[in-house]
Amino acid sequence: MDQNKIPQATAKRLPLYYRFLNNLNQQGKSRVSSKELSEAVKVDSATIRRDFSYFGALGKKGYGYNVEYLLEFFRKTLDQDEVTEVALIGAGNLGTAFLKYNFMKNNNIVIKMAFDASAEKVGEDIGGVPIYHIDEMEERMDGIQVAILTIPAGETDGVTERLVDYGVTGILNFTPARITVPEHIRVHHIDLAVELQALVYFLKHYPLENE
Amino acid sequence: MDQNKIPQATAKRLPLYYRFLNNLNQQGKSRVSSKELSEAVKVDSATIRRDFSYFGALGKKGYGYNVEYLLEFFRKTLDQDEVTEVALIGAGNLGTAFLKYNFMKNNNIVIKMAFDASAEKVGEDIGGVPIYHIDEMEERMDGIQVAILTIPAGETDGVTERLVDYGVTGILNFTPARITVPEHIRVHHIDLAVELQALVYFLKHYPLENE
DNA sequence: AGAAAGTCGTTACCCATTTCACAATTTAAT
DNA sequence: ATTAAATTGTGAAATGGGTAACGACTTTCT
Repeated sequence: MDQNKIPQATAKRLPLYYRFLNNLNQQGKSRVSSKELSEAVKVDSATIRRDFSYFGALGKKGYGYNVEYLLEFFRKTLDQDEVTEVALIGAGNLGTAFLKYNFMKNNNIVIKMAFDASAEKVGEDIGGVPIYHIDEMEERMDGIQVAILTIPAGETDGVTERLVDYGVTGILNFTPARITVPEHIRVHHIDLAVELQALVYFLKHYPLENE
Repeated sequence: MDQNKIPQATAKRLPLYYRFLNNLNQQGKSRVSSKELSEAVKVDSATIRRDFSYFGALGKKGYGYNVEYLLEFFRKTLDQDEVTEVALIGAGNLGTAFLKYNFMKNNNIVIKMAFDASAEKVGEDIGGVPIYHIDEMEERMDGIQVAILTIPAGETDGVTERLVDYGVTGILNFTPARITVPEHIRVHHIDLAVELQALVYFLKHYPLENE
């Protein structure tokens, strides 16, 4: 709310930095330079310094950055003290992959519940997350603001409409459908087919460059 | 090879356009305007016209675009007549989601084989794709240039090195690790935790805007 | 036929992001 | 104590992408 000047491109890299700093810390490293960081996360070192500088002068000239200090700073900045609860809609293979991933450790996010239309799955418990029938979605959501959409393409529009009516503020959409939502709801699309085809296209047309 | 001036941002949208045009065609629509297209794929109509214009004047003023013509044109441009074969490494939940997805219909890409380290999975057949043991990777790959990496984080570096030595030219990396490869190999990263955390971060810090 | 409406392709501008390059500062070495 | 090496933070320039607006042309309407 108060860091409104941070570029979106920077914000997208923060989780990456955070995770890597965590690794360093666990390895016992107490100091790191933008150059080292750059090699590890594959982001230009000037970009890293610029990214950090939006938060103030976090480093020391001639020295680099103190890992622990940086971690502590980002932990606060990324609102890591407050756990974010999300719901997963669609417990197929892709959904199950999410359920088994532990977002708590580095991201302080937890998938609180999942919904599915298949009677076999309802009642199950994958990765410690209970699965309810999708008909119970609205009554069970109980204040959750974010949904991960991993359902078949055909059901997308109907479910989206229900999520909007219910009142989510963010949707991570893994279906190929481009969903329509009111302006105040944020949607991020991740389209596996598009990602794969884009890679193939780049290989054929830009054979030697890097992204 | 010859379309080297096409911006990467445009190239990433092409698969999206292509898929939607296919839908239109199947619905029997023979004509479409950039405005209609815009509403369906959620891309500004001026951007669409600009994107198309990189390939020449494909439309007609006052009329719009001929769906069939556009499809035929993109089919050639996206090299859709030549099937691209890819290999999938890691047949866990995420990998299985890929195996069950049919990339042939819209993308002319086929997952030819999968590899996994688990003895139970080897010999199985998911979505018509055979699963081999990962030790047989190099001997089985047989000319395949593109790999989808859906293995646990810990195994990433070792497998990547083997893929590089074998000679892939492109990797779609779903592991959280940022892999190191020679410059001539293209890697696209899709990091589920980063995507989720970025969405959450945006919701908290940029509550009303759109991406 | 003539007028009105629709739509493209493109020019000109805008904005966000990346990167270069260097002064300032600190650390490390001799 | 001096010098050399390392490294940040940032001003300025470069890159890349998006969009408003409009002339030109086509279609549709009356």
